[in-house]
Amino acid sequence: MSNAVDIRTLDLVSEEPVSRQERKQRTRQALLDTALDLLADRPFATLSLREVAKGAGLVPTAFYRHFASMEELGVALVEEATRTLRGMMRSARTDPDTYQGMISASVATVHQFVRANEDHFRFLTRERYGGGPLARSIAVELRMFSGDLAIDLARFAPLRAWSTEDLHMLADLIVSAMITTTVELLEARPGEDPKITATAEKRLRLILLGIPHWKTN
Amino acid sequence: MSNAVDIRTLDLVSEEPVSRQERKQRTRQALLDTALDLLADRPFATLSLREVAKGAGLVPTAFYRHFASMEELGVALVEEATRTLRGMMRSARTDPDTYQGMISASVATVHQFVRANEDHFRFLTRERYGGGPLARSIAVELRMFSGDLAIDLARFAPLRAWSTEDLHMLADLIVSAMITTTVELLEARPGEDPKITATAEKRLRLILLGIPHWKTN
DNA sequence: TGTACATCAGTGAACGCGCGTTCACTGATGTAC
DNA sequence: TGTACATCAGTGAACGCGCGTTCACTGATGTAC
Repeated sequence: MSNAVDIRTLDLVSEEPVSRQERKQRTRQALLDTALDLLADRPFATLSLREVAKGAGLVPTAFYRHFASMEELGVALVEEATRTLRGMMRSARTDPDTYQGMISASVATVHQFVRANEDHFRFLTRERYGGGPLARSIAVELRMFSGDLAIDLARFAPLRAWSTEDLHMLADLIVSAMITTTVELLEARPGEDPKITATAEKRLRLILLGIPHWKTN
Repeated sequence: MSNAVDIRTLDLVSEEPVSRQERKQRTRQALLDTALDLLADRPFATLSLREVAKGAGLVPTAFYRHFASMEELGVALVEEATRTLRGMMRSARTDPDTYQGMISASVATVHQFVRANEDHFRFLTRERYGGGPLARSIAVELRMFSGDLAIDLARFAPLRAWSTEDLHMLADLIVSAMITTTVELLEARPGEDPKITATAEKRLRLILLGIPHWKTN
């Protein structure tokens, strides 16, 4: 976030009046953006308050005007990133009527959201298993995600007879496959996207192929 | 590793002669064990050389007699943990002849190995997405794991006609499901194991159900 | 077997550095009259 | 509209602490004769 300072400088120059409140909000966002930027290749636990403040163009002590601690900033980051995740969920809900339609639409949505919000998805997938309080709240969010998907799946005709438990199992499996795809996209070299999305579609197709043959009990 | 010092004290008292070489090896192992212990709830990047040395009953500078840096210790930990992983792979290879037999045997093997080596599996799943050089070497190991599985799968009659690419897709899907199970086991509260393994078996069963209906091309 | 020397795992003092946090402060923005 | 005071985001000095790393050392183990 080497441009955080520039943004604030521009503010001083700009014509429109900027309230103290708005300024504070922007500084807060600069802190969040800086942190997310630094997290590109390191776990959250290695970030220091001082480097985040510095990256946002602030003296260390000014950090406390916005967050009581780095952990509090971490919680704010989880909220920001999960907002993106929920946005993706909402987008993916435009219910097509065929399996194949649903599969390619879902994979396309994941692809689009991951590419447009790499920082958020990298943060989520990295901290999910990182231990600590962030991991726990991300896990809760993913479980909600999976639960919502289970509810959506229940509306499909071939799944009407399935038990809640089995629907959750299926939803978890799909979410796992999508997370694998997300990580593959984040680690991809340029140009590999088509191959990754094609594999992602195959994985989903294979999972869904088993559905008609599942023995409900 | 509060008992690392005790072990060394016992050595001094024990009857059998202990060579300098053997002593060094034990101290090295104490450093690895201490690190693994400290990693129970934190990422590797937050470990300090000083606390690992202290935990092993050593003065900080003695650390350098065994590893040139913390990163080198990390590499040794990856090697140790992946040795466990390969052991699991080998165990899981006792080829039963039915799908159901294969499924329950595989899940039982994973369950057994995870429970017997929680530290190793927690380390691997946590650092896999943690960024940095450890993540990369763990990723390589998992890809090897998945590749071996693809080769094993190719021997199954219903999969003989599958393309290499599709076999890899299937193997990745199975490995993903197993990793999900591993993480669930590591996060489980006491007594939840049967539920987790039952779900794991269902997931595998659903995946395999689709196989006969896959359109090879 | 006994002696003299070499090896080397572990010691302890010292270093400069970045850390989180405290505190009194500054000066622009906001508000009351 | 103009003045006097309040608010508060950001400053800068200072603190004690744990960090990685250096260096010269010690003394038990190992080796050569």
